[in-house]
Amino acid sequence: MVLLMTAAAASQAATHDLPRIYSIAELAREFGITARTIRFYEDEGLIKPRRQGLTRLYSSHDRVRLGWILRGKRLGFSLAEIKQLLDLYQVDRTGVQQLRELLRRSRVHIEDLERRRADLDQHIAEFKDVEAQVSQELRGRGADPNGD
Amino acid sequence: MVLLMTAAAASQAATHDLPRIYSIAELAREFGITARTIRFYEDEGLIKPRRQGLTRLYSSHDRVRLGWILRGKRLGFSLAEIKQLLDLYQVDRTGVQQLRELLRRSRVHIEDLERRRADLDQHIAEFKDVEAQVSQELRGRGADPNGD
DNA sequence: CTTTGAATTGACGTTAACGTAAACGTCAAC
DNA sequence: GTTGACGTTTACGTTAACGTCAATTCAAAG
Repeated sequence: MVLLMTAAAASQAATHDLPRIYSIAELAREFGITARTIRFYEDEGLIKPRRQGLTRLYSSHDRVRLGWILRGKRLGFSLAEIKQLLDLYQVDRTGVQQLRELLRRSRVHIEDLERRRADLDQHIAEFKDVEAQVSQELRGRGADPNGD
Repeated sequence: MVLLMTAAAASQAATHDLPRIYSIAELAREFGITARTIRFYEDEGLIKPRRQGLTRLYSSHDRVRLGWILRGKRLGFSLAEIKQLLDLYQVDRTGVQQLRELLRRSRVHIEDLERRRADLDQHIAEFKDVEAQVSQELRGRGADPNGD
């Protein structure tokens, strides 16, 4: 029976995914980033994995969090903004005032996101327009737009 | 009768908006950026306004282009990517091969944009969830979520 | 004619988000 | 016992996207 194993060994041990532990390299591979990046996010206070000595051990919660961070990045948010948003989730929710504040900030953020969505939809519409026009032009020349 | 005027003077002259000319400061104000930024975009080949001597004169076409650039930025694209997308619109459309290539790239880009939209929708959904839960919690405590 | 104010071109500074390299520890395998 | 894969820290390098400042030019106003 194994009591202590390397992160790499642990990652092989359990196929079910609930109380899983991930090594830094594993997460890096999965998300297509480098270990350096993950450590950098930790320096910036975006994640704090458990430690076994010096070695970082990531829980599935950490993994979800990392995925969330990267999605934020794809949406164009800075790490500082992402940190604020993550902190938003984890503030003290005991007092009514805190709850109101959380609600307010959530709404503000939702508005921001919806503005972005409007921008994005407009962008998409324009490119679809280009697509349609070019397809039309190709058909007009007797060429199949979907041919090679 | 005025034959030559400064950009500032020209911007005051015509209230109708079709063949309008804009100064760099005017565009900067309108879009909430600095003149430095606009000149930087020019250095990067994103816009090239007319010149009257050394002074830059922006057409309404330039203005639209600038707006497009900034929307791209809000969506998280780098200037290099934005440049490529702008160039996409302006390639040679005479040959069938060029048209096919344009069509292909447009479609690729549209797919990218739609992936972003999926990310964004997921983000929005999560925050709406937070909003709903917090509202619920507030109501549970006998507080009005929309009160102050 | 002098001042003012908006425009210009360099040139260097800055911040964010990592990359890269050095120097080291640790464990399993050969 | 050394090799190799993986982990660590420390520290300096890099790129993108501007900011900032200095030195000029140039037209309009007083």
